[in-house]
Amino acid sequence: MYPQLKLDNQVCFRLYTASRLITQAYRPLLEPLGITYPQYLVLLVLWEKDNLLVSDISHRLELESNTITPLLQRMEKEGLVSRSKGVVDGRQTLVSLTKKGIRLQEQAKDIPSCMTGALSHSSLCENDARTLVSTLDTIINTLKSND
Amino acid sequence: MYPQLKLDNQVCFRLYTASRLITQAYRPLLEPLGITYPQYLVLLVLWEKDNLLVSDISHRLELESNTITPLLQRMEKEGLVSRSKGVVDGRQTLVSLTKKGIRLQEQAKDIPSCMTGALSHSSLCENDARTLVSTLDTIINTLKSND
DNA sequence: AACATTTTAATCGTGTACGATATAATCATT
DNA sequence: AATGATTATATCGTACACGATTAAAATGTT
Repeated sequence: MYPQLKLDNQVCFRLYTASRLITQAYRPLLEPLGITYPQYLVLLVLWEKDNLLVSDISHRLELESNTITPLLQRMEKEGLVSRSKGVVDGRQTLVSLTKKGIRLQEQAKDIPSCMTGALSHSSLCENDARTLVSTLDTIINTLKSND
Repeated sequence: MYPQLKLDNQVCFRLYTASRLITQAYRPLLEPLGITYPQYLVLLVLWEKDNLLVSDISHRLELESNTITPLLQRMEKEGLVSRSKGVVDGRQTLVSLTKKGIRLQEQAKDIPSCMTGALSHSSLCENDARTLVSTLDTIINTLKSND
């Protein structure tokens, strides 16, 4: 038996599990808004800066268009965003928030503090969180540049 | 604009992205073995202890049967595991490694060091990794007990 | 201008995730 | 022993992820 193959020695498994459990924890918070976690991420991007190309959202979220396109189509069907062909470059698709999409921001503004609250019930202090963010950024940047 | 809704302030987005990028990084390592990352996790569990119930694997990986069952069915079709009805309790399904499944362990033994190597190209040192593991465990245990 | 090349999205197919539901087998009570 | 409650998996439907391919449009070259 190889010790390096023990599940408990796998950092990656923990990342995978933590990510899944957090997405699950978001569900009850996002359900009242009628959106999923990846859709929430798209809205975060658009709330920061509206009228973006699919490629802009793609770069920001590190997701390919084959993931984002159907996601945006569902959001369009829900009336959260509108999509229009680019005028400068006809291949591009411009994504814009609808009034409904903009209004959702109000309902979402307390979600981050709810999540922080849920996590700080544990002994996860401010300082641990900062270290975590910095370590994750290191990992993300390392793996991003591998393309 | 609410600062708490800025994407860059979201710990959760980083976890989500790091997890996805790591799974992507595993792909070229797992492809020669003909398995996916979740299938690799199931094998890690079975390599540690063979002949487990679906519920055992479920608890170990924090995944529900509705995720694991089809996963195991694909692995069975690939000849990596076999599934049989429990003798003591007919509701249970016993999952066992086939010879092919056992043999894969040999081919997999260098995968962890490959991943560690890829990550240590960044400035992620041994110490950061230990802190990361401990923080993730805190998060996981907090969210697990919320059920 | 005509055409090969590149770029940008969308489409397609497979494999997870996961809530909700169904099925089947055991257990607890009567 | 019969039946209602519980438990262990499996099934179903929806929504991602992502590699591979396609389609359309802009760009570069001759």
